[in-house]
Amino acid sequence: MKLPASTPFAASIRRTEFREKPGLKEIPKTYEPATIEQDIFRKWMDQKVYAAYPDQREERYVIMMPLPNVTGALHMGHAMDNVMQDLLTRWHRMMQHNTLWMPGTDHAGIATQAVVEKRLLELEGKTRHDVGREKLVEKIWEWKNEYQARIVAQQQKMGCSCDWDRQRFTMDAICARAVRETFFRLFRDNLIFRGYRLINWDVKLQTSVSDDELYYETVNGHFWHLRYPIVNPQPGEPDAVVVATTRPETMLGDTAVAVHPEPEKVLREKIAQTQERLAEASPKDREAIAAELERLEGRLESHLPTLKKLSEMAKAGRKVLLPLQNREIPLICDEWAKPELGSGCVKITPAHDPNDYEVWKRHETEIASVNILNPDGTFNPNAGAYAGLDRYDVRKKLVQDLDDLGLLVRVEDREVEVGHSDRSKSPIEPYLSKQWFVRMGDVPGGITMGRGTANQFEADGLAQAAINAAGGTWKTRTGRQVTFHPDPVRYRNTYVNWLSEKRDWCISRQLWWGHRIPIWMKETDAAGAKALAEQLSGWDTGIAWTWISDEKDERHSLKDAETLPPDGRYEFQVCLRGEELEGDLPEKLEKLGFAQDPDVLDTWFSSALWPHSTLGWPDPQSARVEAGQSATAANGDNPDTLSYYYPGSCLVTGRDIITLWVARMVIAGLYNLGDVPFTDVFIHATILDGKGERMSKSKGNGIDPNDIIEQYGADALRYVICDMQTGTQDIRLPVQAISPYTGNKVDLATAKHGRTIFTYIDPESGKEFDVLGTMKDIPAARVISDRFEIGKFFCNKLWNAARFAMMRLEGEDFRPLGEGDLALEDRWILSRLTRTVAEVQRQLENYNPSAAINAARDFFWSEFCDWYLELIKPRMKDAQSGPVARQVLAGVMDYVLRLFHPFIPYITDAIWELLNERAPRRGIDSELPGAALAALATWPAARPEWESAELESAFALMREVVRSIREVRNNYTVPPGNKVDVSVKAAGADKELLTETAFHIREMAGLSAFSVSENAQRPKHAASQVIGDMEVYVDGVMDVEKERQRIHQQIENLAKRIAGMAAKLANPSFVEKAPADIVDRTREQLEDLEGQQTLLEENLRNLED
RNA sequence: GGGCGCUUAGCUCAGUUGGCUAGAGCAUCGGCCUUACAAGCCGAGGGUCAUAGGUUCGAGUCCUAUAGCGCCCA
Repeated sequence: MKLPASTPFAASIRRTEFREKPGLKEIPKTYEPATIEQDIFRKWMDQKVYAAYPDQREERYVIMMPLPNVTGALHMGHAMDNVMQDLLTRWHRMMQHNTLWMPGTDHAGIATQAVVEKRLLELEGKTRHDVGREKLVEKIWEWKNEYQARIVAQQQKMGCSCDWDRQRFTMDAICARAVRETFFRLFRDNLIFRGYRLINWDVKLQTSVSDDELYYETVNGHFWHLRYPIVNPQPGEPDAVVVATTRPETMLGDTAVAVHPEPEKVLREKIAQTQERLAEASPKDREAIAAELERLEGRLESHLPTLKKLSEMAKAGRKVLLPLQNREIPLICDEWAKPELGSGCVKITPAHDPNDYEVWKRHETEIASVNILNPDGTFNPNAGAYAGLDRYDVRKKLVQDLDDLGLLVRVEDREVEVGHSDRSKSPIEPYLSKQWFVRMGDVPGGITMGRGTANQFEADGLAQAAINAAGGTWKTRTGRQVTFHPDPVRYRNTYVNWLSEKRDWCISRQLWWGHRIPIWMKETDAAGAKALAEQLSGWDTGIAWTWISDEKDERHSLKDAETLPPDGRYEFQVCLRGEELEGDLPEKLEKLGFAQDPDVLDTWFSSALWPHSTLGWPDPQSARVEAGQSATAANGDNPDTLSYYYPGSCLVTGRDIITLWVARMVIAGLYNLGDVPFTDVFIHATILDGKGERMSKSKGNGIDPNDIIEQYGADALRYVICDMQTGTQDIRLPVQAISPYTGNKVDLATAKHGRTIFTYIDPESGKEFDVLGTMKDIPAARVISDRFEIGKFFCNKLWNAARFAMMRLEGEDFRPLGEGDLALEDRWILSRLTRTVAEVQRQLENYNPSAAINAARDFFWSEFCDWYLELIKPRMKDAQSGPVARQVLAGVMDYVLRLFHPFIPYITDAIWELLNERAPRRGIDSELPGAALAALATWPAARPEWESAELESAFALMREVVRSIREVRNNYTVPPGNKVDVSVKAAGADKELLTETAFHIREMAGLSAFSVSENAQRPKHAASQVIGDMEVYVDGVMDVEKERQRIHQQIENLAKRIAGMAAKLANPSFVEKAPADIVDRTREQLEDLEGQQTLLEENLRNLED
């Protein structure tokens, strides 16, 4: 791994200021991330803090990075994903678990090929066919290399501590071998098959695209009503049927017209349902439903008689004449035809419509299926006179021709949902073609999962196995199952619902970029099949597995070749196990007339294997890794990576990927290894922009993490990301563009758009800028978010607390401190510290980074900085109490840095280095283990013996008194330099606590005198405050009128609460039914408040004297 | 069309099994350049918890409906 050279600027500051122990007053007053980040990162790299090797440790933690694809650079969503993973990784690494975070990138088949093809066309005006397969793949590799480097650089800037020596790419040899092996096994087990399916055809890219790669757009279209004549109509029969379609050109491929078998029953049912709805409808909806009812009832007369007739005719096997094609096609009965809609009849085009395809499957013996489309979107010879024309030209001409023939009944305007390919943005065509599938459904007799492993088990089918593995009672043989976090129910449902459909997974893609399908095929007749089977019969089935597929996609083994029906056509499918095994077999196959399938596999096929392919599956001993990478094989006593790191621990991802990827990884892991790839799935929030739209670079509302790092620092980025990850809630992150004209921030949620949706008008200059940076003539603007200031502020605070400490620590030594050595405030901060450590741990375990970082923040800022540091200032200069204070200071800093390290690693490691110089030995009661880097330090453990509830309440009281004095000071605008006298009237425990902390109260509230006694009297010119049953008198600041108003206001507030509580207690059912402790507490409170009220009223009276 | 989720202060979000005066950060207002920090310190103001019903002694929290928004699936 090569790192860019450190900048001269950064280097100069560091070397002189931090390395050579300068007078530490020279630590900059503000934290400058740019001056330390590269240096710290280099240290992590040099010391390989990230590197994972199998060893003898039982505790291990494995995260497989959701591989970003190499289509483009990373955005904020990836930043969230990566920061969460680094947080978990660093946390577990500090807990001394053997921790592996496996990084890598995905080849992303269609997406990457599409961007490269697009660029090829834009820059050179060429298509992929012009340059050829080899050349195009070469260009894609260039693209991949460029973007992979960019992605890695981005991740490293964020501070990602993944194992950079194990970085993978889904087309690396190690992954390719796993792909070939998995394909072979699935094929052999008859879980991969080839069949006709209606797929989504991208005419522009000439490939199938999956349902996941579609988006729908509403366009203004038409509804064409076409008339098909009945063949030989008998008297009393209609002479034609009318069908309606939004895609009239598909009629050339019609093979039937359907009518419902029982139109009357359905229509009457619909009417009954509508009557019911009308009865329950709100007044607003009533009118529309009544109209609908009227329409349906009208159809009983207008349509039903004809439909009944047609239904009879269909049952009698009558036909209609398909216009233009002059082909007789059957009238059939099928429930897909809706008697309540349109004419009640529907045309059936099995090869080009998903619903019609289903109809065809039900009537396969009665009707045919005709494909009229060429892969490029023109029509094929089956379209008769229209062959060779583009699909949209066919539509125009055909509509005209039908109109000329008088067969166009009418045309309606209608909004149509048209599916588009996400990759080429062009309308997709449903298209019947032969594709490869993974069988997801249940298989009679079941299937074997993890064959040959210790975890082998039987399942009904692939999808069912993955359903069982998530959160039910079933567990794998190692006792594992998959659970979702932080909400275990919600996303498990998403996962299970999707898998429950058990839809076969289409894995072939008509692309050139990806893993080639390892199948060689040849078609032949029965005699040829017999001969071919003989020639293949001696082949090693462990390397080459053959299925013979007949016209109905039924499979036969080589042995059955003898008995194949003689008049069929047969397709031989030979799968070769893997490049390193197959030798000259491909050549032999080609000599026999076989050709390899030109298609490649769906990207998700290789991604599904990611959690085990990267570890060397199927054989880590012989797995080939790229140059310079860590080996996967066993080493001495230490096991290989696969047996040590599989199954892994946690998958961190966004919810959009649950079905696409998580489910498939579980399936692949169970099938190949008999165990789940991870036990936890952490679903983090999706980041939205200020308008609530999902953030993405391509939308122009995306933020480049690098821009944030430049502006605010990597830790600020990470801090805010952790702070945002609160639960399952999506997060709005309002974004601003930096105007290229003024340099000011422009809020994109409110700014006006320019000529396109990617350009905005700068409100100050009135000029247009571009947030995508792709418009040639319009200046580009960087997109940032000032939300990240929070992180910057925090880092600065941490930096300055460290600065405070460093200015005072110098060669501190360690000696074990007992309770008697510690000052009150020392014991207090340690109590708070141990509670915080426990809380951070708890929240991290709960997958709640926001709660974790805020617990740490509140401790650090509101307790350690605001109180503890202030309290020990006087001791710092004191020869007697100074050393203990400094030792505790260094010890607590040590904890704080370690506690924050997984969240904000750069600054904590930078300060850690300073602390190592100033206080190399540190600890409270025992010496803490040292570490050269915070990244390698031990995660803080809670020390329950440090907890003291009494001390904490003493401090709470003390802080309350200080706060009330400050409030008075502020109220009467007493300048901070002016000291005031305070006396407190308090008794019992309160009096003791205040006496004990009197010194602190004087310091923190700026007092010249402070006294506590049971019978303190309010001095004549003192303002008073009531806290519980204590009274605080601040002398010499009072303004009678102001004080009167203030007390009056307080009495009023109190009166409201007292009234509320008294009413509660006066309610007999509250006293009877509410739990006793609630009632008691309410009573006590009421007494307390009434006491306060009495005191305030007294004070008010005294004022008037 | 089906499913899931969201709506709490000007903004972004917390708010555990229903029970102290609904919290935080940012923003706002007032006062402070106090030798760690003005990216800071000390105070203050600001909420009919989307709306309407219901259950309950008690609802931000549970139930039903409505409105608006988002996501997934068809």
